[in-house]
Amino acid sequence: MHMSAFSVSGAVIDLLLVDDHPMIVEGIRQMLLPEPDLRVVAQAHSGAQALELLGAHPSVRVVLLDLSMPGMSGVELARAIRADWPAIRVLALSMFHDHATVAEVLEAGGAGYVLKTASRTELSTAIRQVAGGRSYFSQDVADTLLQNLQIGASLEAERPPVITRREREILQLIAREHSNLEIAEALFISERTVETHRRNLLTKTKCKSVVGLIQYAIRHKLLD
Amino acid sequence: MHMSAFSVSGAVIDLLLVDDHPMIVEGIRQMLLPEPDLRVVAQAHSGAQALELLGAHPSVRVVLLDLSMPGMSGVELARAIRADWPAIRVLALSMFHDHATVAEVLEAGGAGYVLKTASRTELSTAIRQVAGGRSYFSQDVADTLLQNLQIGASLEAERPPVITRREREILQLIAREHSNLEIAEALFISERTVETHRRNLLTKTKCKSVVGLIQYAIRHKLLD
DNA sequence: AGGGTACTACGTGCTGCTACGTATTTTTTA
DNA sequence: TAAAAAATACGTAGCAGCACGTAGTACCCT
Repeated sequence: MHMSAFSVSGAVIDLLLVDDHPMIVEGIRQMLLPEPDLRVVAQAHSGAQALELLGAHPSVRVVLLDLSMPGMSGVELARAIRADWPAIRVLALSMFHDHATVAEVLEAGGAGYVLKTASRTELSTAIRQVAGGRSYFSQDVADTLLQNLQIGASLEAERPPVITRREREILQLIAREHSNLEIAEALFISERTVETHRRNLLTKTKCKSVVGLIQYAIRHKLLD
Repeated sequence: MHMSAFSVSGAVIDLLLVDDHPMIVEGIRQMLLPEPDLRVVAQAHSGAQALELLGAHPSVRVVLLDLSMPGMSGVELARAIRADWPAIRVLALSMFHDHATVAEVLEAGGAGYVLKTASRTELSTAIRQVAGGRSYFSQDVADTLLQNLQIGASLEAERPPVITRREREILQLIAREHSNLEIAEALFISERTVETHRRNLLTKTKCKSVVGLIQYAIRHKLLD
């Protein structure tokens, strides 16, 4: 009975590591070694293996899993774990913190999201947090989440300028290093007209010169 | 004199680890610990720090570097190392093996390319290979290379022009829509000098104007 | 019929990029 | 230490891009 209380109180947190990169697995083991309350009881290099091991190790309270794995992805594995062992906490481990990925993990029931840039301290803190029923996000991840909330709001305020067909046509010829005169001859219009279109493009995109215009075109995929 | 022969023969290979992920650094250290001839003498978590450490550790023969780092990318660092310490061998470490990335590393003078899925055996083999003047590629990477052999052939035929540090610096300021005068004031040099650099950039890249130059810079990832 | 938008076009003037030639100093490499 | 490469700098000149203002024509939608 006091054994049960012992394990629930979290004096020792049993972990399962899931990562297909031996050097990362080894690195995490090494980082957690000095922490007496964190114990890696098993490690898997694939999603399928992880599910097997969970059956064999019922003491596991937290699964630390890499998002980028061949075969079953980390997100899929997170879903499977929540379905089969709802009590187990999933802490995602990733190189990236783009909004889409973070959102996916949260949907799949992940309890936390730590970047691979995390220090020993941050990693062990994160594990204890999720094991204790709370959640944890690396600073950059949290920033991403907050930032995307703001962008979502400001996206409505600032709509992208409307580039007309003709303007786009001229923009593409500019990108091919043609001069205004060349463009005019190619399109059978006056050089002055080309200049006007060019000016309108600069105004609409708020660029100072072609330099910015070209980058705008590339960023907004206006070229072929 | 026998000391020199000793170090050249490679009885012990000194390594510099570069990775911004503590857990990976720790994992690699741990994996290499049982290998008596491989010694990690320093580790950096950024490109800038790596360059500093190379000055302080002249015994380093092989740099093991992660490709995905914030700030200076792994490829940039490889270029910088080749420029400053041509004798040092660079072994790239990456999650991915897409053709573009592998090709970039080779262009930048990388001696080998190992995936992060590598085992202890593979990693130490790779290090010994590159230290011995040979090269090493993980199987998947080699497959990628063979698959795109025709592209590899054309890469050698048409070598990319060498953009110097200063030129790159100026190119970045141009991309930010600064005028020659502004750039000159920012870098504390004459406007004429900026013009010269600009002209050299146009000549080297065979571009007609900034329009092409900006696209060249983006395609070759010369901007931040 | 009227209002909005896109495309067309002109004039004037200024600034900045680009061409071409040349040359010194510093740093790196052989 | 000599040779090569990089970074620095000047002069002359021309054209292209850009600012700013203005305006006619065609088409679509209400």
